[in-house]
Amino acid sequence: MNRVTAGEIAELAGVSQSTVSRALRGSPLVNPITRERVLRIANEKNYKVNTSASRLRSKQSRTLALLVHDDSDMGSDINPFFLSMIAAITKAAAEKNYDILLSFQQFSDDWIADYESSNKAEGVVMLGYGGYTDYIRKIGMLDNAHCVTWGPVIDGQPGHFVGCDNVHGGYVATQHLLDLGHRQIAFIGDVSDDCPEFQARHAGYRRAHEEFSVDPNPRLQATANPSELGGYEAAERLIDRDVGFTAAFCATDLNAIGAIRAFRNRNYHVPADISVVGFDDLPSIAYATPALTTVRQDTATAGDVLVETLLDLVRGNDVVSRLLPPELIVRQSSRRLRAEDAATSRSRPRLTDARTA
Amino acid sequence: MNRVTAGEIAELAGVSQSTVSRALRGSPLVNPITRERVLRIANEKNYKVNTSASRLRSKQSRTLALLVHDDSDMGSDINPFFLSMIAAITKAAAEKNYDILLSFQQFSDDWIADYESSNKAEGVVMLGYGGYTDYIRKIGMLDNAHCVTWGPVIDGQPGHFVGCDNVHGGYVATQHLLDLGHRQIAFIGDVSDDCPEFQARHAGYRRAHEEFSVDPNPRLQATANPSELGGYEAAERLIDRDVGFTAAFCATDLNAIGAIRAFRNRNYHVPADISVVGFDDLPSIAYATPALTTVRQDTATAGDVLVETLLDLVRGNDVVSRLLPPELIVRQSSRRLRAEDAATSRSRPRLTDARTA
DNA sequence: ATCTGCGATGCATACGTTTGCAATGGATTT
DNA sequence: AAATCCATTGCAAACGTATGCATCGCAGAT
Repeated sequence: MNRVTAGEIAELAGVSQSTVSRALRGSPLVNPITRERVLRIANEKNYKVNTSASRLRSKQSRTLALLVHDDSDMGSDINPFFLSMIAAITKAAAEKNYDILLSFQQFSDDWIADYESSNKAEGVVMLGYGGYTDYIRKIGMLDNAHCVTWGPVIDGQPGHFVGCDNVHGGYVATQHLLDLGHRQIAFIGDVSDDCPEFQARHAGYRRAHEEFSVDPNPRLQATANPSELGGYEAAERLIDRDVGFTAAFCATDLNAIGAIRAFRNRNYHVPADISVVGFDDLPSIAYATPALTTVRQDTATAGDVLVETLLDLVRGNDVVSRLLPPELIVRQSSRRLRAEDAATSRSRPRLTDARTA
Repeated sequence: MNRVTAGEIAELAGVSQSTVSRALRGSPLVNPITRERVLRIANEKNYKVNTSASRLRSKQSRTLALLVHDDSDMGSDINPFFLSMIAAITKAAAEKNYDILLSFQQFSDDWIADYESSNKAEGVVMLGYGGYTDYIRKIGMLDNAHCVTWGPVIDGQPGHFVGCDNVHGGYVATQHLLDLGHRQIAFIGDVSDDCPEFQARHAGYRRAHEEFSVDPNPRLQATANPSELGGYEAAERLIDRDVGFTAAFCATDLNAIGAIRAFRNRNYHVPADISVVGFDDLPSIAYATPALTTVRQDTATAGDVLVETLLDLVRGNDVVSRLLPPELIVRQSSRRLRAEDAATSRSRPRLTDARTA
């Protein structure tokens, strides 16, 4: 396609190829007038630096790899939250003149090393591996590799991570519900060791309770995998336990959507009977019915920080894992507890639907 | 990172660097026994071909660029359908040993040429430019460039396109509703010239009507931009027009979700009062309430065909634009028209909710 | 025994850039 | 006037691979 080389531009400009290279890269060594001429001619001839040659010589690829965990085998869809993250990371990289090499894969030990040693990329951002503790250990062993993972930040954990401050997120969500007068607040989400992120959100849930001197009822905790279906089933179990509750904090927006559907099926209205708070702020969640109160993870800054951190790592700087503060977004799915409900400490179906009468 | 070169492997194996190169690329020129030895040693030493050098010499990048239209400036979210497409394209490329370079950008005339002339990528897949007729013209002018766009396939249109057979999709969706006995079927979606894809879906809608010898009421067509909100507003307008209808075909799943919300607000139940069919089969749409009947675009084969077509183009083969057949997925949002509704030719709110009484 | 052919390998070059070093010339200093 | 310096430029050597061509040895043909 592009047959024109720096040498040809040099000839046209009456300088050496070295000068052309320097002019294009903005070296202070070249005279402004010369630079001007070179740039003009290069532009006229539609010259583009051959990146292969450039990379070979400079040993820099100006490229980052983005590895997105692919669990499509497991039937679960790719979380739509990821699209937002992928876009944010790509844009953040573009701002720093880095390209993004995208890959959907299962984690493999040498994938990261491969990408670096083949000079395809200078580093790797990993997405969607938050729940995989065993993989995290492997990552930790790759100290020499340049790799930053979006996921849970755990003290003393090897490797480099950037993640949402899930404890704080769980805290503000629960605090919000407590502020509204709720005292029986369910928690829907997986708190097993496999999911440190959700454990953290649950920790925030407990911290808020402590601060309000409320003992959370352990029977109000329902395990759910992060999907919509998981939320639906957990909510059903919760209702079946027949422990009263007036609010639910869900570890995921999808969980929340599922839970709301289950509540509605059992004739509990949200937020009239049960207040619900989610987590993630999925793109279209504001248009759900009712619009979901949730905890937003700001993907734009997340992308910035991930790229920034990775580039620091590449440059050989010291890097610390970082937590990003999430933000509570109050919408229509949470509301102040009504007096009568507070009195009975119990939410009951409001039989307002004729079909149930 | 990777200091070991083909030359060093050669030395260890007691052969020349040429032989190492040939052995690794599976050339028939090298003796199987030698190849074996070279491969073993290369593996031991964790040798990886330096792609920069390889690309420079061979003039092939084994990389495709994926340009996703970024309209985040316009406030609209990136369609979640795209995530599925991005994943599909990336996987399809990976199967053919191609890497994907991802970019979210506004369209720019020279972006494509840039990527090729800089040897960053051998071709470009474009996503999300379906609605941009003016850009399509520009693309057409880039005959020399290797570029395939996911979008509307229009007869005689310059450039190379792969898209869903929207006419057929609109047809099967509408046929399904007609089969169920519906005769007043609304169409929600943008039929302006800006959106050839939605025009095509509308054309399928009309063709189905013709086949059933039904005249579609033009007042049952409501323009909506592709978002959830667009569907909501269009549905409201539709109801306000006070023309009876018992079903709605929405140009987009998001439109459908919005429309269902609007219907529910006005106390029309889906599917009891109004059947709704969407388009796209978004990942989580099966879990909506009610589960949406929709037209699925199979992203996996779409990705395959896009990559296949682009690689054909790169190889210099003749390429034709291709249409992919969509598939009707029947779920809970569509149902057979009840006799009384058919009689009145009119859907009325069923006042089953006590609060509205 | 000489020749031909072929399978297997090595030699050497080119891909287009970046960059350390040397060179040039004019200006400033001593 | 000689010496020094600085700004600007050119020279030439890499970077690590792929590949056309030459080479070599051996088997089969004549």
